Amino acid sequence: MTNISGPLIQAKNTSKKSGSLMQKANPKTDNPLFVGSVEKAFSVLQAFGQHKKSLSLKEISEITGIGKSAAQRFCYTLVELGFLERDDSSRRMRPAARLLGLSHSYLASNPISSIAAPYLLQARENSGEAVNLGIPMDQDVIYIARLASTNSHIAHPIVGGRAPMFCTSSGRAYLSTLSQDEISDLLDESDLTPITRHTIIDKQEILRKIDDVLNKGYAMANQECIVGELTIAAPILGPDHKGIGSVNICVTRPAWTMESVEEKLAPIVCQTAHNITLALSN
Amino acid sequence: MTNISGPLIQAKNTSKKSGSLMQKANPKTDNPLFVGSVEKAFSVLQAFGQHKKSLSLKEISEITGIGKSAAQRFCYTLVELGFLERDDSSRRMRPAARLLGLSHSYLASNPISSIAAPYLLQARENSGEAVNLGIPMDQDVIYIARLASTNSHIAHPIVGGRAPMFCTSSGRAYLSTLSQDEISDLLDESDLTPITRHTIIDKQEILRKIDDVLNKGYAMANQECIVGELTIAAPILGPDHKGIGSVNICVTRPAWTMESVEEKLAPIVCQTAHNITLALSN
DNA sequence: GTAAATAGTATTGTTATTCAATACTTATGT
DNA sequence: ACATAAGTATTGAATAACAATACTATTTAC
Repeated sequence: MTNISGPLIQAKNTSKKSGSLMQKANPKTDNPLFVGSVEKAFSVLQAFGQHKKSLSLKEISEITGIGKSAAQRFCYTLVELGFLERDDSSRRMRPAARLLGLSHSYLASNPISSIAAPYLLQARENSGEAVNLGIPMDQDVIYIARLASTNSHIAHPIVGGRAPMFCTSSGRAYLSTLSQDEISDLLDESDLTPITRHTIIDKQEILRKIDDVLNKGYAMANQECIVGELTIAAPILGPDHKGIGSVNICVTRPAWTMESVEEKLAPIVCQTAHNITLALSN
Repeated sequence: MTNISGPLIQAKNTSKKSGSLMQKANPKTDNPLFVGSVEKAFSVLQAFGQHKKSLSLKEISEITGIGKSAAQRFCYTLVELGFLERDDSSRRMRPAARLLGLSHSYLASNPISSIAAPYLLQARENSGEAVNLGIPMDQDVIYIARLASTNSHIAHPIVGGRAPMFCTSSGRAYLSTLSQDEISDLLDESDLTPITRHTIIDKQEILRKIDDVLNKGYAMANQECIVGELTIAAPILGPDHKGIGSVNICVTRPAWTMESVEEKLAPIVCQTAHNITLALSN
């Protein structure tokens, strides 16, 4: 009876190369085909990712690193296009509902969430708990489908939420399908700042946990993102046997313990991930 | 036992003033603060809205009305930024998961969906059927929270989906809170093309149905968007008693009839919409 | 299997559009 | 009420975006 129904961590920049727009020689962005204005516009929209609330022009200018004039012009443009809303009294901007249309085009065009849906529903029914489908995105996992636990009457989890890979069961399940080098590189690029006092930040220990996944078939995390939250996850494999995402189930203490999670939920996540893997390969 | 769990109509351009980017004197876009490149970039992303599948460069160029070179540059840019994915073998573009981050910033910043969530869950529990929360967007309703019916084991509805206002219960529930002039104007700007053979397209008849909502407190639609789908909706009011959205419940024939919907579901939608209205005003 | 046609990619010179700076206006807080 | 800070409007300069076009690769037709 709690409102914790999944990893709700907001998309903190979990990459080391953080900060404002990098302006180093970049083969990608130096290409004359690259339109810099577009990058700036999106940097404005993404400024709202980390700082949930609304933002003032000045804050946007500071967060994005684009100047005051630029912030002004891009905010004006985005408001005109309907992707930002401006509160005329406070002059603060906030993301507008039109943004949902963009995510809709992803969800509608990409079969993974619709193919996975019935299996996720089944997993939720079998477990009664919150079930999530996540895919890798940089050093994070991004949740593309989320089901609240059947007895959560408080909140429903939000699609598009992100959590660091290194300290989530979802992330470690996915990582277990990569080569040692790939895992190591990703961890090196991750910001291993602890989120709770249970977050494991020692690279060797993380590697050991990831290695465990290969033996057991599932990954677990004990309150590493949210105090009181226990999660278990299994990887979904692509045609080349590399991970393309993972299924996880989240529960809370003290109703659950790591032992009961392992006993009751491991078979469900593994079966679900396996079913989705098969469904996707057809 | 069907997979129809809500209005899944894709965002057909329901405005009359359709077609490519308008290049008439427009006080909004003529403002020197307006950055045209941003508009073009979003027009590329939105091209995927109506045409679910992936798109080739040429198709994007044609749909958006921006030239071939421009399509090339904006696609390159969007791919680099990670908002589009390019299939190297087919050279076709499709929306990428990173777009979910944008919708997440909306959902996380706007309290409406989280405040409404518990009431929607309750409505779903009481009805067992699919429940949606929609808000107005141009001539459409956009669904910002969706719950599948408890016995839908097939699919889950996608947030961000749109459906025309004039022929949905959600839309007409919302419209009923506007002034006659506002309703009339919106209908005039709507593309009243029938979607099914049950779609009501006569303006007078639509106005009559909207007027009915004022008496009954709820709107209904009989297979106007999807054959076999019956829906009922009630408006959510803002502080000024103007609508800010609506709650609807969708069911399917032949398990349900218009009569049974009215009898069983009207009290639920009305109560839910009322509860959400109250919750938002606090 | 070859040719024709179509789609995608790279390059370039021109100029329109974005740009930062700054002046001006409105809000905020002491 | 004044001072400070934030937001808005304007402008001239020049960069970055632009469309056209040449080039390459891939599909389609025969």
